[in-house]
Amino acid sequence: MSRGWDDLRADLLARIRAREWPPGALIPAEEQLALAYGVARATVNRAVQALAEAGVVERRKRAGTRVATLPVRKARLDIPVIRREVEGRGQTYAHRLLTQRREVLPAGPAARLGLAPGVPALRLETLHLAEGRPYAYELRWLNPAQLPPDLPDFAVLSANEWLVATVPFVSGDLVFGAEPASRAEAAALDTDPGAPLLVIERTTRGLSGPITFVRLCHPPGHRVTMHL
Amino acid sequence: MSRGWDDLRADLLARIRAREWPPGALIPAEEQLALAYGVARATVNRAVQALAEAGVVERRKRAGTRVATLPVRKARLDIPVIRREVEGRGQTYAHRLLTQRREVLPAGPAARLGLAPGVPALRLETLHLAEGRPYAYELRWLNPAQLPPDLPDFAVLSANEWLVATVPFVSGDLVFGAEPASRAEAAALDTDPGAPLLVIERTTRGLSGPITFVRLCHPPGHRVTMHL
DNA sequence: AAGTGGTCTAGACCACTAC
DNA sequence: TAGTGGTCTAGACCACTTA
Repeated sequence: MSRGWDDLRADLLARIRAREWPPGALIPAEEQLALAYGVARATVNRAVQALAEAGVVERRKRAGTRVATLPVRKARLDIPVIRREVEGRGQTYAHRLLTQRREVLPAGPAARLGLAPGVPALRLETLHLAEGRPYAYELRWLNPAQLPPDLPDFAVLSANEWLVATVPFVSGDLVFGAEPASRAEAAALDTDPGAPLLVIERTTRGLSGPITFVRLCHPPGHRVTMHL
Repeated sequence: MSRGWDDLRADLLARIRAREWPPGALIPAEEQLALAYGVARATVNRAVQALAEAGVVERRKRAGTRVATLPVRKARLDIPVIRREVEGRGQTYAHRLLTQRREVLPAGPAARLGLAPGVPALRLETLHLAEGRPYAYELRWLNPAQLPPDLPDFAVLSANEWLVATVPFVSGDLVFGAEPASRAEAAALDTDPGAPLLVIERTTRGLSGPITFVRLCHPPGHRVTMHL
């Protein structure tokens, strides 16, 4: 019948979809399922845990496992380094370091990083190109306190790539938004001021403090795809 | 304190971050780690599998487990029903069914659904409100072939909510983009034509065919947050 | 050909919590 | 307090893939 926990997961999912156990109902305990399917309980556990992680089912000790009433769909987004992102589309990648300078941290990025406005920071402006055309305009703030003393030449190795290979990160968050292109952004992305840009802001934190805040602006028409 | 495989995972992660095994390097085989930590191999397997799922490590049979050279960060987005999304912000939710009619499927949605343009479809326009103010403007196409014969009153129960509770879905995808508000969208969202909207398009498929295609437009300033 | 990860088993102990 | 899920163990077999 089944040759592994994933088959069992699929079978249980099918029975849930078929309303054999309607939303909110209890499904049999692991031991009973193990008996019914003729497998070990650990195998059932893996299958049901996978369903729980997918949001199909909710588990609580002693209370058992219930079919989720309003299933929360979970989408996963893979965030490769931008070079990989572009190359993955079969396009040639290039980047251009527009500006690099030390500057005091403005209020906005400071808030996102959890730092005080006015502390020294490294500010980088980078343009990412796909097939020679603007792919993303990046404004990045780096927290020098969390970086190694000797920095590379960001004109050669993009900050993006250097960071993931050098600085341990622990947590972070990602914010999607739509904003009108500023004059500078429009110029960099070869579009018109006010044009709708997909803006992705990312904050990254390490064990001992915030590392970097990035704001990526993508030109009109850019899309980010996730799978459910 | 010690909760088993997750502590082992954290410890291995720390050693990877500390460059004990630099990017691209092989980490010890499961059996050796099991010996070194004094646990069963299955426990090591769970820990390392978790690291692999997080993109920290790449596993291949016979080749062993290597520290990822360019770690692909994975972010997860929880997509609740819109009512929950709004209520989760502590705001009151309401929705207004603007239009509902049967119409032939235009080319765009048809392509996204994998259906032929011109087949009959159900078209719904809905406005979602938070605290009485526009939260999202929804344009939805439903594939009647995949729906139960008797439909509810979408003015009462939003299509969103009815679908997740009624029609089994299997897979789908999610696309983020930024687009200028059309005149209709601007009017619905109480903003100006051309204003940058965060657009989220979702396609949902069942076992035997595509179910629905939704286009959600959020007013300027709207943000979607994910955690890494 | 051999070593690796992927998975299963049968049994066990524990933490949690609804009853 | 009893039943549930969470986890661990020691051993085993297998598929895969690289050397």
